[in-house]
Amino acid sequence: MDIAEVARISGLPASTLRYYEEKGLIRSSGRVGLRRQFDTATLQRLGLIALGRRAGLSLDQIATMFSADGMNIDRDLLRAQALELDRRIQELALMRDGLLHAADCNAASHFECPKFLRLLKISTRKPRTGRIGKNFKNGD
Amino acid sequence: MDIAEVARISGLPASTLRYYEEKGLIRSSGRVGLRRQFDTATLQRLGLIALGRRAGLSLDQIATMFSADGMNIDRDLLRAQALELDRRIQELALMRDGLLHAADCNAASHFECPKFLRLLKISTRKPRTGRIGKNFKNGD
DNA sequence: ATACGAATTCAAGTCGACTTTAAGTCAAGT
DNA sequence: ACTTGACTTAAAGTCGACTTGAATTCGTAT
Repeated sequence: MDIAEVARISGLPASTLRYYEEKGLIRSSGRVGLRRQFDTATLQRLGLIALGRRAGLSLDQIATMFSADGMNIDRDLLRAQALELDRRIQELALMRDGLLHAADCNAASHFECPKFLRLLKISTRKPRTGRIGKNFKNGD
Repeated sequence: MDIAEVARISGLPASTLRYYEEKGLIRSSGRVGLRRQFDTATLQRLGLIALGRRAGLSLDQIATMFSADGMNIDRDLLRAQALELDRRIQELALMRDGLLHAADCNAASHFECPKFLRLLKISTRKPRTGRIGKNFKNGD
């Protein structure tokens, strides 16, 4: 498969695939002339990368989840990431409820509503270590 | 209150407060010489901004949620954001389950497991309009 | 009145994940 | 053989949210 086909199937631009290769997230199986060739495992790998990205992991974090040998995955790290993600989910749920409450609460100012104030307190707490999701665009 | 005190209480660096003012997210009540003075409402406003940021809104989105007059909030926008956030939560929950499954599934390759493959399909779908959370650091 | 530390402005730098551009290479079709 | 269009590289640019640096201005304590 050449880069164009991987791009077509995965929906990612060729530039991104080259960038991922540069970062060590995928590998080309060889070249025909200068042109990279990929095998189908790359598509699965890209799926996994997409999964990680959507879960809010950075490319570097995803890279460390692939163990050196190729297709295996660091299971402990995976579990840790799932836990981290779960914490984030709990937090977002709180935010969602807070936003909904703020939309419906008919106190003239939200700052008179104890529910809302409690929420503000939570949102003012420093975020935990690490970044959260980044850089998703709509590329339709 | 001068900028140093707002910084101390909110935990935000003065540079960020100036940046927020420049973006129109907060306002200083006046100056003493060159120095900005803030009132306590600013602290609440900063809480609201933190809330929005944690919910994954951009500064621009947050800015539009404050209506022109000052302390009121666009309730429809709030509801819309809550819905968007809820969609994101559903998605993240799926990702979390996927990560956990990937960690525990003992198929040598995850790509033989139908559960996992279904998840990959989902994560490969293009993200919806708009960005998701960004740029949270741990500034302890 | 003078020094000092804190605040100010404006421009430029940073970070991650890409994208874009310019200039060059090459496989394949005619 | 020659053209063409897809591919290549390296470097630079983009975006959002800040941060940093340099030069400057002031309020306050002495």
